[in-house]
Formats: sequence, structure tokens, C-alpha cells
Amino acid sequence: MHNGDYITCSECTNTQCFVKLCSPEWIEKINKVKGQMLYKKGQYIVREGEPINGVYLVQNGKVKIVSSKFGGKEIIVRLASDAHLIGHSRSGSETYSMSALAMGDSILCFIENQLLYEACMSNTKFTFNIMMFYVKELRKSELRAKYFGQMSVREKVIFSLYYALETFDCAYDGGSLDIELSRTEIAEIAGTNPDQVSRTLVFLKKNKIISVQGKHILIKDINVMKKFIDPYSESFT
Amino acid sequence: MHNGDYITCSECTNTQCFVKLCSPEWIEKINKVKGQMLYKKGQYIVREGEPINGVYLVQNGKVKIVSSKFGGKEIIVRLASDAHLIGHSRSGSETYSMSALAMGDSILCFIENQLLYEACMSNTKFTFNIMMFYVKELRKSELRAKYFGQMSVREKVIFSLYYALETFDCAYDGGSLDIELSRTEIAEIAGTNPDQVSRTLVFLKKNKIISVQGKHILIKDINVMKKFIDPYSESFT
DNA sequence: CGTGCTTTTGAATAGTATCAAGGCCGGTGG
DNA sequence: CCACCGGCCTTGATACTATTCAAAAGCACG
Repeated sequence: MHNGDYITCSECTNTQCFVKLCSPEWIEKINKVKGQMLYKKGQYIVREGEPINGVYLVQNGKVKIVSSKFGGKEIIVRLASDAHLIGHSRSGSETYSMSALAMGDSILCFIENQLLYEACMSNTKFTFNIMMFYVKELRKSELRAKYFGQMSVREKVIFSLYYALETFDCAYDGGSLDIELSRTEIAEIAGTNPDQVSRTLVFLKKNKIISVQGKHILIKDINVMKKFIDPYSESFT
Repeated sequence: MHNGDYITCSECTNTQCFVKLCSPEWIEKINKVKGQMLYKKGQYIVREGEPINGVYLVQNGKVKIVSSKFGGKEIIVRLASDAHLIGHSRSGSETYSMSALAMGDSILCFIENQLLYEACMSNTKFTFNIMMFYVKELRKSELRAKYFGQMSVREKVIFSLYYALETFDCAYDGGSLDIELSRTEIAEIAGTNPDQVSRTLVFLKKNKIISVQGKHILIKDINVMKKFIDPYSESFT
């Protein structure tokens, strides 16, 4: 916790944060005891196997939830950005089944389990909206599972680019969308290997749909790219 | 609604039902206006594209949530049994993104959206436990997505059998577990085709791990079967 | 100017989907 | 009671897709 640049709930500009749905007394209560920390790019927020002590809220930043694969590889199960929740409190297991780490500098707030429970018992809108958050994530996860069961690798890669764009709401810059992901990270989302990602990106480059500058992928024509995964369009709504 | 054999909340033997977490007044209130219906095997509960009017609770039975695939095929996204929730209320979209249908005769209760919202606003434990239900389902969905990204077809099929066993808590009968699923249904869970399911079942039969009698699959040695998907064991906890 | 890491590309291999044919079983009608 | 039909399951052959491995090119960094 960096007390120097600690952001109180009243200062916080994240309008989507669930805490803002609590009563003023509860906001103050949570504000006093909540943890807050700045995570640098690549830094772990939680690690697989650690005990679950509470829940993290993304105040600001980009976070990936990864699960270790056999052979040292990892899989990105979910991406989280502002106002998302991480580390579902006590879901059967007492330890985290996945790790979370910052993809860019991110500020996370931490609410301890007991406090979270009490806050839920006293703030119905808070609880209800968190419930709805999980409903939405479940829907997204189920859709992703459905799609990935029938898509080709090329489609998966394109879909992964979309998923990242949607989640991170990347900079819109004169008709083109900007995104920073390594081939390995894309592969970890798409559930394939960097080789295949490269092949797909080359294909997209040849068709003038994207252009690559270092780690930045510029999507020049998002509508043309959409067409390649057209049958799976229900998530674009 | 069959008023003849209508089961009131006070009569209901499903101890896991979320409604039981409400205050006595609210249980009575919900009891009075809730819908209830018996669905025969194969009957649709909700259909893709229909407007979302509320949420269904499985009082008793076995339900599959399916999503249509291109070419007429379907994919089983989730299985639901007693006390599970179906038809996540208003998750972004106003219409169901998937269909739900009974795999065996099932009794479902229906709670209309507005009533559900009011019940949530007045019963914190009710809301909190529903939230935790979704957290668990999200975790399961994410684990399944993770696994399916790296499993072979044989592993997927074996995992699907497990998933069904876990969810339906099938009859335990002198050391063997009983399950009734068609090859097509297994394929729809595993994300493959009936041909491959057949090959895997033949393999399991040869190794004396299962035996098949009509539509009934008897798992003779659950521990040996587990070994085939050993690296993916975290969901068996 | 090398060293190490990521990306790209090609070739060989393995795994899976698809197609087609045949077998098995239950139901129906002659 | 038997013959036929249709559905589901099984199995083999084939074609395709994706993974893996290896090598080379590009790039960042000390």
C-alpha cells in the first residue's frame, strides 16, 4: 500500500465501481480498511494456490487471469479492466485456482472476505450488481466456450483480438483501433501457439486489415475483420 | 402450471433452493406468485431468442442449456440439476442467448424479473447466495474452457462423463455409477461428434472401465477413469 | 557488435473431422 | 410371427487442419 498516492473512495473517478452503490456510511467504512496497491506491468496480483482472503477490484488498469498449463505454458482465461472483480471469494476452494497479473500498470483495491460479506448484508444494490457482474461474466465465458468449440484457429485468433478490444476499450484513433499484445499473449487467449498467431496476423496484414508496429497492432478496418467471424456475431451486441 | 400437483414452498423438499433463504413473509410472497411447471423429457423450458422475463429454479430434475450451432448441431454449454438457476435475468441482452430443455422429467419454478429484483432488495442472504452460485458456475465454466483448450478428444469425452456425473449426482450402485446419455449428447458436451465419442467409449469398454447397456453407461472403475484425465484433477475437489 | 528474445516461415507429423458403409435394436404393419 | 424401416451406434478410409520442430530473420539491449 502506497500511502503517498492513496486514492480514497470519494476521490476515485471510477464511476462503475461497485462500492459506489453502498450507503455513504459503508463507503466510508470500506474506504478506511480497504487495501490499495499499484501493480507494475507483469507483476502478480494473486498466485495460483495462495489462500483466498478477499476480493480485488480493478480501479484502473488491465489485468489478465491466467491458469498454468502443463509444460510451463499458460492460458488466459479472462481479461479484466476497470471496475472488474478478481479473485472470486471462496468459491468452493479455499485457494486461488488461477493467477492474476497486471498487463499494464494497474491500481487494485482489496476488500477482505469478512468485510465483503458484511457489506453485502447491509447493501442490497451493491450485492445485486455484483451478482449481475458475475452473470455477465458467466454468459461471456459460456459464449467463449461455445465459440472455441467450433472455430478454426484463424477465427479464434481474430476473436481473441476482438475480445481484448472489447474488454480494454482500446484507444480509438482516426478510424483505427490500437492494441498491445505479444504473440504469446494472443496465443494464450486463443488457446493455440504463437506460431499460428503469427500466421494469422500475416494473413491479416496481407489483406490490409491490420498493421503491426512493434508490439502495437493497429486494426485498420474493424468491419472487414468482423466478417471473418461473422457467424459468431452475437457477442458484438 | 398444474394446480393439481402444485408444490408450495413450505412443502418443497429441495433444501438447497435459494428461496428458502428469504424471510418467512417473502417465502410466502414468492410462493403465491411463482410459476411452476412440470417439463417432460425433451421439452423446451426456454428457447433462444425469446424475451427474458425472469429466472427459473430447478426444483427437481435434469436440465441442459444448449446453444445452436451452424449446420443444425447443438452444443451443451451447461448442465443444471436441483436448485440450479436457469435463464440469467437480463444479462445485457433482452433475449435468451441459449435454450434450456429437460433431459428428464423436471419441475421448474419461475420467478418474474421484477419480483426477483424486489426479493433481492429485501433479502440479503438470498442475493448473496445467488451471487455465490454464479461465482461457482463462472469458475466451473472457466475451468472447462481452460481444459478444453488443451485436452485431446478422448480426454474431453472422459471429462464430459465426469462433469455429468458431478452435476447429476447419479445413482451410486455397488461400486459403479450409472448415467444415461446418448452419444450425441456426450458429443455436445465434449464439443466433438458422435463418431469420436463412440471411439472413446469403445476404448473404455475394452479397458473394462465402463460397460454399456442400452442408453445406460455404467462406470465400473471411476478411479481408473480419473487417471486418464489426471492432470486436470482440480475440478474433482 | 554480439547475445538473447520474439517473430516468421517451412516441412514433417500427429490428431481430428468427415464421409460412407454396415451392424444392431426397437417399433410398426403386414 | 416375421419382414421391413428408421434411428442410433460402430468402424474404416480419407482428407484436412493444427501442432510441433527446426531454422532463419528481426529486434532490443547491454
